[in-house]
Amino acid sequence: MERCMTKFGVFYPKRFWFELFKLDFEIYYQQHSEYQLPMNKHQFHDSGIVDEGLSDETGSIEDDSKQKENYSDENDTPKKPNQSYLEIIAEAILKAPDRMMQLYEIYNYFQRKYRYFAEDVNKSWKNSVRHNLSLNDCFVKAGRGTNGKGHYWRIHELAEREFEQGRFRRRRYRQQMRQLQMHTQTYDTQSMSSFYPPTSYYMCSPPPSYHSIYQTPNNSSENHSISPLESSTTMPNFCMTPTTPNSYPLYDPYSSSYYTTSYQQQQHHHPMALSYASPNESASF
DNA sequence: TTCTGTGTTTACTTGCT
DNA sequence: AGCAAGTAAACACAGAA
Repeated sequence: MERCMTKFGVFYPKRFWFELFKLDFEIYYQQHSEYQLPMNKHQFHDSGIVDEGLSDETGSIEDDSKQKENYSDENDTPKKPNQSYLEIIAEAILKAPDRMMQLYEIYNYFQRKYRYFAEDVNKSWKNSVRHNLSLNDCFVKAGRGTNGKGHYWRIHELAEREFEQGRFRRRRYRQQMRQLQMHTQTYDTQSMSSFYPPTSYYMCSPPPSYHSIYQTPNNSSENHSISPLESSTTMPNFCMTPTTPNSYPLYDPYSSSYYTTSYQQQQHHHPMALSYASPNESASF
């Protein structure tokens, strides 16, 4: 008999999960009708997870034989996934049609993919997700969400390339720079060069479909003419991006100019102020 | 005003090299 | 020892109720 068991001993038919998640995705794609293609492309398993890329790994909702291997004890408590938070977040965002996701969508992805997260009652993992988004410079904000809560998150272009190649690394340039700034009064750009990526990396602009989908009502007048190609090849490393729906100042952690600007702005303040200056705040002139 | 979700940061622990 | 990753917690902010 096909069924799923939670750690509370409650049985749910697999069909329940299938319908639940299918509905979730259907609502999403109905709201974004241009993504009917991906909807058809990503076939749902009876397990209730999207076919493409959603591996039936630890704790995911899957067939009974596999489940037995993925439970750590006789209470059928899901094992913690082997994938790191960073990997799962990156995977989720890369699978999104526009390669952008809001926090709640990322949560949903975690819960869809791993039973461990779906059944974790204390929700501490959500804190970890937020922590990872904030801490890792590979995740950048891409404008306010349409529901008024939070931002869209996307992956930095440079990191995106690495992720696509299966290289997931944590980047904490911000913190490292801040620590260095706290401990050194003299600022020597040359000595910081090891923190900087090649200057040829730019912020990528949102995909062409971005405006039609995510444009917010109060910024409809902001119609920008920079094409994706143009922006991706000519935009400076650090800019008030004209390509996001509400001109959200894109923060480029990979850009040397970010740190230069940030430091120049902040060096007039008390050094302790650095520890609470977020990149975006620093970027807002 | 309060509540809730979100975002940022720090401190600490654990495991690996 | 140093680093990466995970966890916990505090705090601030924005929007909704």
